[in-house]
Amino acid sequence: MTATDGETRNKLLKAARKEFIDKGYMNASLRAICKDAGVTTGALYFFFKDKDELFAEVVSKPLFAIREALGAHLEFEEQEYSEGYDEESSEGPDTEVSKKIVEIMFKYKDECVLLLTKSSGSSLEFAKDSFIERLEGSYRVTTDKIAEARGCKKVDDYTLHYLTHMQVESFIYLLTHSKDIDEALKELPYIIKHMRGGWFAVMGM
Amino acid sequence: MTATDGETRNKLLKAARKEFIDKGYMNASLRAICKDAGVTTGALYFFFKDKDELFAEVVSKPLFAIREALGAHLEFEEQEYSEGYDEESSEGPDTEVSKKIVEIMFKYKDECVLLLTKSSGSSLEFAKDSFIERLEGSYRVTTDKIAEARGCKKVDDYTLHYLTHMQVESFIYLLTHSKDIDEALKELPYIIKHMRGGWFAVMGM
Amino acid sequence: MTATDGETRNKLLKAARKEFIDKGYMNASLRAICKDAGVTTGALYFFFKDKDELFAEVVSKPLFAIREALGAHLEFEEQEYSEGYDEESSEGPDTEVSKKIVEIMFKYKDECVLLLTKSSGSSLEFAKDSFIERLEGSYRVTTDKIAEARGCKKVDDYTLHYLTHMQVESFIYLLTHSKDIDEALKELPYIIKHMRGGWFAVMGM
Amino acid sequence: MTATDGETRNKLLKAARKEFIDKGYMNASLRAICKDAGVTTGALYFFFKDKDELFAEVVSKPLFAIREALGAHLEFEEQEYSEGYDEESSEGPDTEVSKKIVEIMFKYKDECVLLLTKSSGSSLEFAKDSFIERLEGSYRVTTDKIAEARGCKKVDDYTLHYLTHMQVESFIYLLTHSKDIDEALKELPYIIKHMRGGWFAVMGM
DNA sequence: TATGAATGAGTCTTCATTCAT
DNA sequence: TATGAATGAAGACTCATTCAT
Repeated sequence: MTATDGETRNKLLKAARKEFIDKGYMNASLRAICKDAGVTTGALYFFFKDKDELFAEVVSKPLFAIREALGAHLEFEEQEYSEGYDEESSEGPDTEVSKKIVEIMFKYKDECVLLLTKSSGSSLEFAKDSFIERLEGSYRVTTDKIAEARGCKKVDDYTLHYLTHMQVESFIYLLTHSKDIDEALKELPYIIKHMRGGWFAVMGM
Repeated sequence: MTATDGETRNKLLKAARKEFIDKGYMNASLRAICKDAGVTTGALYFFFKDKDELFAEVVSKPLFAIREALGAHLEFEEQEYSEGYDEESSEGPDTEVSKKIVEIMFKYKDECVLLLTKSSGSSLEFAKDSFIERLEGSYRVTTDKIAEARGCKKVDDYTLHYLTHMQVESFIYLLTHSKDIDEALKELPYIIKHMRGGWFAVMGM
Repeated sequence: MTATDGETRNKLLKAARKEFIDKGYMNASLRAICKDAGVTTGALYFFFKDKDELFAEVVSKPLFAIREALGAHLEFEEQEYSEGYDEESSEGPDTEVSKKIVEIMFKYKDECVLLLTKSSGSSLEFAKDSFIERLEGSYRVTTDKIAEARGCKKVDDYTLHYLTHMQVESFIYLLTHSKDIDEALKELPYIIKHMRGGWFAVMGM
Repeated sequence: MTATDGETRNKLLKAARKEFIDKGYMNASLRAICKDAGVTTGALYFFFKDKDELFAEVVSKPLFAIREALGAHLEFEEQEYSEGYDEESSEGPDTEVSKKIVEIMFKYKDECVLLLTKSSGSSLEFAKDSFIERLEGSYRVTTDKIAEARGCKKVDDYTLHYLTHMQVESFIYLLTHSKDIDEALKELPYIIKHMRGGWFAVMGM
């Protein structure tokens, strides 16, 4: 009757994953999760403080991975653009970082979709916005450097936020519309080309 | 005591509008709506089949207006691009159409935000996707023509869908991030420039 | 199936009365109340906002009656003692007022016991304290006048609060320990005598 | 890692004390207690049969102390009043006993308040009543002797119970309304004076 | 000694919906 | 037209308690 290792917890987590991915945070039912896991409600509350914590646990790995990948992305960008930038290259090192992000997102595909598009109501509902915010800070630095180097005027705040938002949105698109990672990686270069084209247009280059 | 014309119905709609906009479709409470309208639940069900129909009614005007504007947009684009396209112009006639769309969206700002970002759970939760689909059909034609005229290769389906999606997303951004229509119209040219830059980049021009 | 007049509401109220009196506010179960009333949970919430409101409704009549009686009591005392006081009389007009209070309390005996001793957790848990507070204000005036008239020193705040508290406690005793109103009225004179003796002793008369 | 002596048990008791005093018997949560003690639920049930036993353990020392003090009180009173009584003295030997009781109660102040006012639901919820009962038996003897000595008629059962109840209630008042033992001891003489005044009035002296 | 896991019934409350009148 | 009443299932969450290890 008693689980040796984290059997019940895992069953719970697995059932929760399914339910959350199916219904989103708000419409997920803890009852349904417990029933699916073949466990009573009390058991759930032994392992998790509440619905929110259960959700956080389900998306924790991808959340952490994305944050880390984002950190790498930012670090790279800030340093790279300071050294000058070749706008023709479509196989540059930032493509590498983008690839890595895509790989991570697809490793935890469903969880990422959940976190980025169906987390409303949970304490992580602003995860996407926080990603945008982090990116924005970095882009501020980057674009200023480029503007200085090229002698064009700096990007204003509204535009910068818009560009960042769209950047993130394009990654989410890749995530939600590609049937698998291979397709995503195949399309990635076009997305990058598209975004770059947009940036350059706006920056007047 | 009895309403001559649609007084009760209107009170209901007004209250529903507020509640839906505040809470989104799913989290809106019919009870709260009735209470706010000073009317009993039964009355609501006399006028509306269910929650979904009430919601549809609330967003019907903007929904219709957007569809219409979209129709105009499409008609124009299909015809315009067939005549050749001056990529330098940022004040061309498609800017006119975009302006019109922005104006409509801001005329029913709250309803549009509701429809485009908080309709999940209702039968209109895919309204945004249907907009995208319609646009996509038109863009298929347009881009093919341009490609032919310029002698570059046609945009594949995946990319086309992506571009359309982003186009719509950028309008939603304008809607949700501008404090009023004046700001939106001020920023619109930059958004257009950005989108065009992206398109051209992808199309290899 | 549908009740013509307030039948269901009354059944609910009656069941609630029983359950609250039996178990006290906190340990009363709304489920049990509904079951006893032969009604679903939803019905209860149609008539009452929540557990607290249901409770308030159950004790509302006695609560109101006591407040009123207290008002009369106070009015009388403030006026009476201003005219001089005959400490020998045990059948004076304040005995009359006390009688009336006892009568009211016994008219709603169970509800009063509920309100005064088993309301913890509800918004009326401090009803008793508010009674004491009201009495205390009045006694402040009264005792000051007496002290002045007799030339003895005024009762300090701590003592006044204590005396008032005990006064109320003695009425609660009467309520909870008399098998019926007749016994209560029979014992009342002794209680009055006792309280008066205490007051005079403390005031040094 | 393993406690040599009653370390865990003590941690449990300490945490229980806090929780019970904070929330009262019924609203105290064993979970919260275990968590606060840094111990699992099972541990609690190793040391204590159930919630009730844990509670009893928490209040056992003051309960015992009060019983003992009460025993002394009774012994003294029964003997004292048999020798005659000087009603003028406010510094008599029964004042000494009262002082001792107050001292004990304040030594375990929180526990006493808990036992006397927040034990409802536990098997000790009638501890207060049992104190009253014991006192009453003694007072029966005492008052009969006094009545005989003075030639006034005996106190009837109802009145005796009432007087005893009030006596206890006055001690509880002292306990719950004095900020510390010094204030309590300062006020004690007035309380005694008040109670005596009441007794004499009722006994017709 | 104590843990960690699990039970299962219980808490109050909210929901969209129905229907006789 | 509208009301008032009622449904019944579901919501998240807490409880004291048990027991194999």
